[in-house]
Amino acid sequence: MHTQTHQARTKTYHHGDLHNSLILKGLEMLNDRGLSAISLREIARNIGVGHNAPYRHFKNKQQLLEAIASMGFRRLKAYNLRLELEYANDPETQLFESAMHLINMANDEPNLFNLMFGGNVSLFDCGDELKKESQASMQSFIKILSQGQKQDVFNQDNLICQTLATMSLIYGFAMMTSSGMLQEIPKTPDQMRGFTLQVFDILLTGLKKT
Amino acid sequence: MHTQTHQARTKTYHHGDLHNSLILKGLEMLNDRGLSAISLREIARNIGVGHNAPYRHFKNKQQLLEAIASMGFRRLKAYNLRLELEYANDPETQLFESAMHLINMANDEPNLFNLMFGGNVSLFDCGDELKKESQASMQSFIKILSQGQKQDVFNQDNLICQTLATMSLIYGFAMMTSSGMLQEIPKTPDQMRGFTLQVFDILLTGLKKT
DNA sequence: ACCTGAACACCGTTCAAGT
DNA sequence: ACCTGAACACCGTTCAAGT
Repeated sequence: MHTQTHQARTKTYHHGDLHNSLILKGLEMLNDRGLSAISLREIARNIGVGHNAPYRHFKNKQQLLEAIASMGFRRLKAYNLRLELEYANDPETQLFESAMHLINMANDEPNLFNLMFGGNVSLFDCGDELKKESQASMQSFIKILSQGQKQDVFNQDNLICQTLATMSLIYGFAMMTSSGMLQEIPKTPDQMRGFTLQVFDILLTGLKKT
Repeated sequence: MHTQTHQARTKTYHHGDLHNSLILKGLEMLNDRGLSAISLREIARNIGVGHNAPYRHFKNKQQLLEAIASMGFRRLKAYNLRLELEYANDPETQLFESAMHLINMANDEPNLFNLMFGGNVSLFDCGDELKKESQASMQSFIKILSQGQKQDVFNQDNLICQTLATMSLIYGFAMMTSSGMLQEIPKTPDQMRGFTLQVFDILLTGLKKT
């Protein structure tokens, strides 16, 4: 009953940190080859464990996918937290940079983006972890818009409706730019940014006009 | 070499209209059980043909999914065409009713909606049919907004940006209401409609203000 | 606890063959 | 042309067993 600090994090019996390895390798393979091309067995093979070792850490494949999606949401939250510090008292910039980040993610890691927002994991019927993380991303938008209302940057209309309009536009735009629905889409990051700014302006006008 | 009008549409050798049966049964099973739960073999079994009869009509499973998605886009187009006739010279109503229809679809047939917009078929790398249909839905929005600009219902800003903002908000909102991302979402159709109207107002303000 | 190998009931896809 | 059955190389998941 030593309080043996499990410092031998390298490898115990066989792996040591299989839980996280599965998530990371799963994400890597998801990004490389797409959702329909990855299998639990191949992830295990790539890590070098037996094909059912994963079942010690996840009840089934769906739960591993949920854990990958959760990580995606946690990353978004971490970035938004940085924005909150960097652009305190500037809700407009927070909103725009948060949008840019999501759009970049949708284009850099489209398969992760689609896993999170494309209905492949049901946010409705999923584990508590994923539920919490996906709700948190909505809270961060409510927070920004609420601050904007207090500072009179935005008008005083219904906060929830403003939040929904904002998130809808951002998520929808991210989806469209990454899905191939747009034939002629700006390619360079600078073009994309300028383009997003124009689209965003339409929303901001709606959020501001009294 | 009679011009035998294939009126014996019931069953020829074995089925007669396997192509469409596959699409319809595939959609039915997609709606009932979700993308990850359907298989080509089971669709064939449900129709009553051998497990590889589908390969006479589709190169692989992905192509059947594309055909189902195409049908979804064709339906949207047909509905938008009706709106164009019913609400001619009222681009605002056309836009809103088109949005309502997509939102209803996302909630009534979430699996079809996700197939079309959730990255499970790549609109970027797909057959010409699906490419054409998905592009057409963008054209219909451009048309409505262009008409609105001519009638001075909307302002004269960049048409493409207005289109993107509009589609982004509509698709994003549809996605959010159907994905379970919103905890407390209006349940009855009337509540949903009122809610959408408020969100839509923010966009319309942005499209109108000069 | 954590991992393994064998086993089960499925897949998608291909191929040679039947009408 | 359109369909079938057998075959191949995979899956996800479960279970009894090993350290």
